[in-house]
Amino acid sequence: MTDNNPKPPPDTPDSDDFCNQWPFELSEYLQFDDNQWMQDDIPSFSSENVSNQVHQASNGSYFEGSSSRDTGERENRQVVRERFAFKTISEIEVLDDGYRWRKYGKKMVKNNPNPRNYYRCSVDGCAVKKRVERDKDDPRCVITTYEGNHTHPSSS
DNA sequence: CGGCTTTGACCGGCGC
DNA sequence: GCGCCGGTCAAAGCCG
Repeated sequence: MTDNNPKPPPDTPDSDDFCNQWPFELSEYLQFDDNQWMQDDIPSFSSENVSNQVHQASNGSYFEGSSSRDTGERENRQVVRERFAFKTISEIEVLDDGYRWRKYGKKMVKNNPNPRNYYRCSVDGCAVKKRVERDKDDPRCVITTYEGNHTHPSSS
């Protein structure tokens, strides 16, 4: 971190900054409603019309506080997890965003002929998780879902 | 040699 | 109570 290393991850909810740092083309932003993304709500959603127009991705921050049970939890760790989902046009799923990711699982979800890959930050102490999945309607698009925020400088 | 990838199996939660 | 689904971990193998 010899300088203000550009952190593309959702560490900064600033859409302007985020878009500026993101070296990829965001085709559409996904809004997760409880557990589903309302991409159908996007009227201008056209596979062919998706130019290099960058939309602001939706980021949700919620407090994950574990209620102190009778077990005697001396500390209720309130972890602020940030969820970040967006669709990107890329032939490669593993987009090098400056961090190292270690694949820890692959699963084939229904409603999607493509498998879903689970990545995790290789840095110890960083509990950031990443979920990569191909769009079933647009195999050329990749849906990337970030969960958590890095607590360490980019390795790149 | 170290680190990472891969596949399968396991587990928990939820729904019916 | 059972089935389904998603998510995670582990061991082995491979590559650089």
